[in-house]
Amino acid sequence: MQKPKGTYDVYGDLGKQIQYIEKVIGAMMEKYHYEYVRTPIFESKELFHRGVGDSSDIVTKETYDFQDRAGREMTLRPEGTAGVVRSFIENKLYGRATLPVKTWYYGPMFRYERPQAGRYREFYQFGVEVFGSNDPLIDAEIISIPVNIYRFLGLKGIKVKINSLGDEESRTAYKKALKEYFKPYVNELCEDCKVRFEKNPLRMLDCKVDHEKEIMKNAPTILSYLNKESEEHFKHLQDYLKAMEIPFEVDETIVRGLDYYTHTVFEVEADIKEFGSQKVLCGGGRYNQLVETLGGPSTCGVGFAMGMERLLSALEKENITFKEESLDCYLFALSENEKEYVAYLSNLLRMNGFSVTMDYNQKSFKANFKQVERLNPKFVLIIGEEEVKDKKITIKNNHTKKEEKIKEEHLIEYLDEEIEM
RNA sequence: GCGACAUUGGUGAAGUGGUUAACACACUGGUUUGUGGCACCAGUAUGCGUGAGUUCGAUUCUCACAUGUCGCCCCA
Repeated sequence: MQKPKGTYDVYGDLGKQIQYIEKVIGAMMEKYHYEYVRTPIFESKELFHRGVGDSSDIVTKETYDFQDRAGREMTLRPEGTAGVVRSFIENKLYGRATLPVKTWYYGPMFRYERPQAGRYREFYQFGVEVFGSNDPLIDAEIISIPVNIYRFLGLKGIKVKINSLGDEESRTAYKKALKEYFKPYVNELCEDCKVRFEKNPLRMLDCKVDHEKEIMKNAPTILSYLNKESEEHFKHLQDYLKAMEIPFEVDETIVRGLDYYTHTVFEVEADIKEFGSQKVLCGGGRYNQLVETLGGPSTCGVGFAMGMERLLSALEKENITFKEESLDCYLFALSENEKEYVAYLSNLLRMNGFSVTMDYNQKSFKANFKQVERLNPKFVLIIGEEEVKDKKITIKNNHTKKEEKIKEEHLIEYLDEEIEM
């Protein structure tokens, strides 16, 4: 038996690394005053088709679809936004007095893809979604979140790239211009782009195959088709980012693969050499039509998603590790006769806030000290016949190697003092 | 969906068409029955990804499949 292709198990140091990052994220979201939301890992297939978009690769060839026993069409979520939006609508959060509603989520997503560096079939994303404000200040705040998290974790070489797709009007005008421009050249484009030409011409711009061609370089650019309002939005966003001292660059090739984006789109890249196409650590943008598309009242939205696996490998590449080894006490009994007292003491210590583990298998004295070497506790408590009789415990400070006999009633006090020193 | 390379024990690995598949590390026990980290000795069974084929004989050669690693596409 083995794990399914493209999945991985978490244990050991990786587990510590992940738990630390999760803690940082949780604390950060508290500072930003976002609320935690959790939505189902599977939803109706239709939700993703309508939400993410029928023309996106994610929905057309990467979803895990299944029928439940009653024949309902279900899909394991390939991304987080659609579910959160559905929940926002279904629970009528748009009716709250305190708009905007600022939410965050964290959990596994599923895409049926060929695994490679920084990409798995089951992967974890942390993301945020904010509903009910069209102010670019929110866009700037959203961009600041991943930047601050990466900074806090100590990642260097972070690059923020932003672009604007404009509102409906701007985008329609631009699409039309694009189509007109490319029409005479359709046959020169790659197969994918021929499809994109029909379904979603914006995507042709970040095509890797045709990227170098002259026709691409001379294509009309989105920013020159923004109407006044969209242009203002984009300008204010940049002003806010500057005010927050977040460096960024405008990159017109960023159009994003999900169909629901409007106005602001952005990506945060790790500037790490041997990171190929997986260097994008985080991406997101504004989706002012999505709530309506999914059957809710017209409500603005903006958010991003961050891939945990890529963050982890970026941290690994920069040798940033978080290990909190903190075992306070290791206890062992010299014979079976003292084990009950060990049981009593371990419980006493744990209830007083110490982390405790012990020898469960009645190992030899030597084997116990070997274990001590590996676990590296602050204290070793050796319990033999005398200790039980006199209620005096032999405590060895594993760092100073100092050994003392301490009466049980002074045990906690003694340990506290020793730790202080 | 396309492409390249890989797969030997608990781990890192060497290696060969034919007798017991190196070596190292780790682990367990002992020398030392209440004080470890060193040293020495001993032990760690049924291990060459799976299935076919070629062959007198395959871990080694061929094919298929699986998985892994890494690209492309796409995305986080």
